[in-house]
Amino acid sequence: MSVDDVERCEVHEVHADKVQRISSLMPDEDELYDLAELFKVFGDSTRIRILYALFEADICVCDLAETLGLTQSAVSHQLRILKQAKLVAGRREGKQIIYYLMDDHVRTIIAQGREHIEE
Amino acid sequence: MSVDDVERCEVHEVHADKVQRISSLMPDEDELYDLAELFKVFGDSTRIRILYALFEADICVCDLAETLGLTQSAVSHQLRILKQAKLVAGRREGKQIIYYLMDDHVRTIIAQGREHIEE
DNA sequence: TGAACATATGAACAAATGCTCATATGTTTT
DNA sequence: AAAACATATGAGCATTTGTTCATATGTTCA
Repeated sequence: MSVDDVERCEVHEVHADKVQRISSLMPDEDELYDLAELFKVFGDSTRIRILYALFEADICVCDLAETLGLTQSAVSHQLRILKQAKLVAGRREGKQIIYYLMDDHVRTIIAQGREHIEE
Repeated sequence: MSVDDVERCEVHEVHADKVQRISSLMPDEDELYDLAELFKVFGDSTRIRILYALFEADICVCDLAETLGLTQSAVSHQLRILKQAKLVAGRREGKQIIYYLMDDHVRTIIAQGREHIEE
């Protein structure tokens, strides 16, 4: 990389080589969008609390509502979002639907987030 | 746990033992909030793209704008959010400010998210 | 079958979010 | 010092998001 490149940064002829290399390494637009959608799901403290609860036990909607001090409706709406993201799933047991974590990426992701914060 | 507990789920006397155990294991309200705030930062495809770019190289604002096809202003606003979350930082080099990743939790978190999606 | 219970969902509304435009701050060069 | 360049930031606006309220769906029990 020449000295000129380092010093100059204009709107139309930027560090063209760098820009192009990075562009070529970018994942598909779709994948980036899906990733952002996934993290959006983690980006709400109600949903984080639901996930934490599910770390400890499988649990029905109304126990979740009681535990978190929320409306049944609010919990149900959030569970829907968590389900769509394939982070949780529910199995019916009689009248109730028991929710549970679908996989352990959830734990890893939250653990990493927690590590990042404690710095 | 008695059979009664399993079958009954009323709003005021739920599976009290379970509810209380889980409540007692919940992290502080503050920590949950901070975690959600952190993931909110990952929950936008523009910011994800910025992070991906920074995986490849330290880079100035206007190259980022060029790479991602965005306004300088838009990029700057997003960098501000990434900085506040301590995911990126910038060092001045002459007129430019070169941004870089602050730590590798970012890579791990995104890698885990990517794994979750590819299922 | 009808009543009671458990969960899901649509509409509505307030709050949060991301972008644009205009402009401010800070650095280098002449 | 003035002009040019690079980045930051505030205000405004359209869109998204989370909750509540009302109601629908689905299951069990008498």
